[in-house]
Amino acid sequence: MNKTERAVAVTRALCAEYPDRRPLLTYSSPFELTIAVILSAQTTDAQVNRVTPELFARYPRPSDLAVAAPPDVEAIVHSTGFYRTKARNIIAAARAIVDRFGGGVPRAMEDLVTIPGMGRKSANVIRGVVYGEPSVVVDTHLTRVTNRLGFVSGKNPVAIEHALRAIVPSEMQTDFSMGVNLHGRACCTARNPACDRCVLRSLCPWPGAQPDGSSSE
DNA sequence: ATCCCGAGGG
DNA sequence: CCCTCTGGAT
Repeated sequence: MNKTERAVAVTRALCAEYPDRRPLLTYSSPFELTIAVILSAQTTDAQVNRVTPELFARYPRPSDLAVAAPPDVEAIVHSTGFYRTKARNIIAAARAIVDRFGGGVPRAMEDLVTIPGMGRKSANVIRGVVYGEPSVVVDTHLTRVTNRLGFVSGKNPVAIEHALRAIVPSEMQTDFSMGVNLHGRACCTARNPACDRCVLRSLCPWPGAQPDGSSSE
């Protein structure tokens, strides 16, 4: 099996293993999703979902959030962590959407990345979820899991994204990313990975996954 | 007590 | 490249 065949098999196995995975969050507009993605850094979806109803009730449109008072926004997003940074970022993001992108969320990576609080990872989520484009979302989980699977080596996010775009068929890239992310949390953890009950075991060259099971990174 | 589903800045 | 920003999860 070459890498592409293995990636296809991995994607299928992970889709079966995590059938209830969802493209994250159910927000009605690109604006809301953009703000939710910015808030998602270093927190759980549950925390984000807890604060967004109030946030969007009070600031329904980008032009509303753009002129919000930072302390008010801080109070709402408090439980998501990094709350001062995030409050400042989402207000500035709303302003950028209004001032520079005509009130809409841009599609191009180089534009998305200029929005405050939007790094490459979040931008790829937007491109996948809002615009339905093949999306390789590189985060710490995907980096670790794809290294172990032998699809990539190293931690450079841009290099990983490009390598995976060449390996994973484009129509599978979004499922691949979501599945790998979930698997990195649930099974292929940084410490004490559960190779003994891993559905990818037969597809994985990493030592811990082998029958003789030598461990460590 | 320790780790962490990122991003920005020095 | 390394540090910081925070609260929640484990």
